[in-house]
Amino acid sequence: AAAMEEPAGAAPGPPPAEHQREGEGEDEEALHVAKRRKVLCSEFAAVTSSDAAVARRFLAGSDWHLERALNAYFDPPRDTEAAPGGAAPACADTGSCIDLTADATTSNAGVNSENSPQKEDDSNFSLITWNIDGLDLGNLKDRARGVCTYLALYSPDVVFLQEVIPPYLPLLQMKAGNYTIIPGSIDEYFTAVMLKKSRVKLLKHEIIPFPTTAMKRNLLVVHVSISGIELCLMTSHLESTKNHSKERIKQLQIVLNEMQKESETTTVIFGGDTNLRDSEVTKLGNLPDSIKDVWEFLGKPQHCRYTWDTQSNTNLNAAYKCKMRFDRIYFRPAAEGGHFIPRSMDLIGLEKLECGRFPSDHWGILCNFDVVL
Amino acid sequence: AAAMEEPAGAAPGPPPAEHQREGEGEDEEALHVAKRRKVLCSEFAAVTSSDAAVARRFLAGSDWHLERALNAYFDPPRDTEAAPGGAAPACADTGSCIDLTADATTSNAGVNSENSPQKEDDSNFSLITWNIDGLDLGNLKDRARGVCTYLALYSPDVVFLQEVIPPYLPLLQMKAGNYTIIPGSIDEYFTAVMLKKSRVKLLKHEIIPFPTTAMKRNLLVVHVSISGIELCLMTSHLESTKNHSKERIKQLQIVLNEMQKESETTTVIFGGDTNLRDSEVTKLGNLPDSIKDVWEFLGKPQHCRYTWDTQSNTNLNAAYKCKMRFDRIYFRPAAEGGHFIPRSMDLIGLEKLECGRFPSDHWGILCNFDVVL
DNA sequence: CCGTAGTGG
DNA sequence: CCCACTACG
Ligand SMILES: [Mg+2]
Ligand SMILES: [Mg+2]
Repeated sequence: AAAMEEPAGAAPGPPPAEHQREGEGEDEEALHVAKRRKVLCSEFAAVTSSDAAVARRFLAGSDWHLERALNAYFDPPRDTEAAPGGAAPACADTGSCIDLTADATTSNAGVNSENSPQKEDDSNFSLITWNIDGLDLGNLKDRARGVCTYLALYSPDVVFLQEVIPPYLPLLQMKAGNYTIIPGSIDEYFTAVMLKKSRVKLLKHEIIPFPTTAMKRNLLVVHVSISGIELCLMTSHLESTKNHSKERIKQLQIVLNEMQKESETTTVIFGGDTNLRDSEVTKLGNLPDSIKDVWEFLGKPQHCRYTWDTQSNTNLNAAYKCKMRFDRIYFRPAAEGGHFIPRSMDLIGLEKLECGRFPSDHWGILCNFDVVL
Repeated sequence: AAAMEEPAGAAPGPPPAEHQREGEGEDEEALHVAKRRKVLCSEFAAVTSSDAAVARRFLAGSDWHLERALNAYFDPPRDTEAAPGGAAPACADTGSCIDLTADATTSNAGVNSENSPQKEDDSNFSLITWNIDGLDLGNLKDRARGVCTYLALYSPDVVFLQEVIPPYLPLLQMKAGNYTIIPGSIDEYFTAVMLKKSRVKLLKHEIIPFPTTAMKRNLLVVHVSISGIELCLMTSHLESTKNHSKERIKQLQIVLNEMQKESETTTVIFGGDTNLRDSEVTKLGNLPDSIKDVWEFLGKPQHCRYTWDTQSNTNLNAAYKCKMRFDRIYFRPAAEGGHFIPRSMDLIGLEKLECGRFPSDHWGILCNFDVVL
């Protein structure tokens, strides 16, 4: 019943406006209902390409629940709950033949987000990285649709996903058909890079193994060009849990080495679920001078510090309270000077879905860069 | 059946002679039976203040089991196993009213160890530190008597114990009445310092809390004078297990700070179960210049490197194999120059008792210092 | 996917 | 009281 209503407590909704460098304080915590609704309207309008009046009508008719309003807008009314394509396959045991697309609404492929709050021009580059927790099969279809709603809302140029599972891919293809999807593997769970077809051109990609991973982790490297500028994109899901600190540090070292190995003429952007504790970065001798942690570069903005928070995010049903900055973005500027300069960072996925759960146990990170020629 | 017989495998018996600085090699592993028996005789004679003939008679009559021979010498023959003071209290549930003294043999209080292998004069200072594993109630009475036998055998000037439990104290008082006992606490399990009444004079003692311990650990500090020289003694049982590394390092820092805070005119000796891994000492920045790890100071003698060894010591019934140097002795010399200089270090408690178990899962450390005026 | 406790090897 | 694993809050 509390789904997608006015945010309560420490979990603010999608950022009403892009956060700039720190210094504006914590005022977002005190947003008034009216401003909040205006934001919801603009988000709705962005996804649906409708105007403010339509947005307000659907939202008001859905008790100002964004996801419910979007469903009402996109889903044709039906008589029953039966899926149009027949019953869903009944083989949930292995998880290998889960059909997340069953009972799907109309495809959002090609949805245009001209009215998105994102800047959408050659001077901006936007990136989302998100561990979407595909290993948790609970409400996964609903949660995946929630992820896709956020992708449509922000329409980032590039998306890094972690913990994708095979049945997630067709759903992404259906709901985010305007992206080229490059998975880092096909087994169990893996990362994926998504490139907005209209703007990002795939040049090549490679997979760097982590030789001693016990969790089948690797580094996915994708070379692209955007507005004629070459860019090297990397994502990974470094070895999980505190206990695997040593392996995780080894993997981080591989990532940093790979970032430094790239041609100096290319900007390199890594984003992913690093599972890092700051002490581990220290132990490795800190980041090399050429590589910056974008969150630190932006002045450690507190509103997007913790990307995993069992207090604000109830997906794990955790009786304990713990928050960590697991998800991080690193960038190594091209030597010739700033083609891409980090400008803002925000968390996404902060809204509970109608099913009562968040899209993932991790928040996503939305990061904007200035592109200067 | 194999109790206290000729030592087999990697667990040599009590050191036949004090080990000096490293360099004499591993020849003790190849001791012949005859030499071994001679050593047992001298040990027996030391504890019982008897001569070689008596020693040989009791030892031969006990299949050369030292503990059995000592029991035969000290225990008056009895008709039954019934305790002289009546049945032992029947309240084993809480562990709080265990009577370790029930069925005890005659008191060894005042046993004089003039013939001990230890040097016993003003130019020597001897110290034992030992985690006696009071938390393991299995055969605890037998094991505690075994500990007391070793104390009587070596008659050290000072003893540091860890994992003492309340019912252990009366047994110590009975079997080692020639020592003043200073416990570090009275609850659950704790450390204790024992001072040989005939030589060591207690000046004062204090207990330094570890503010964030989750295991009720603290630092017990005892100021004494010996042969007219002031000495500061410290013992502790630092936070256990690998997981509690961070807390353990904090505690070690407190110990080192306390050692350095003592008057420069005083020698400070710390001994205890540190649970340390070398990497943790490194992490803290290594020991300050003024404080030496006695084992390192003596040239890292391999025969007394590992004080906890699940292979040689079967008390834990461990299916795994692991050895660690948990028990350590630190000393900070008085600034005016060496009143006390570490001379030798040996392990004790290496013999299986008749009950088939060792006195503790830890070996004890016997350390001798030269006293120079 | 936190920290702690408990188990078995 | 090692490590790896599970269960629980
Ligand atoms: Mg996860
Ligand atoms: Mg112990």
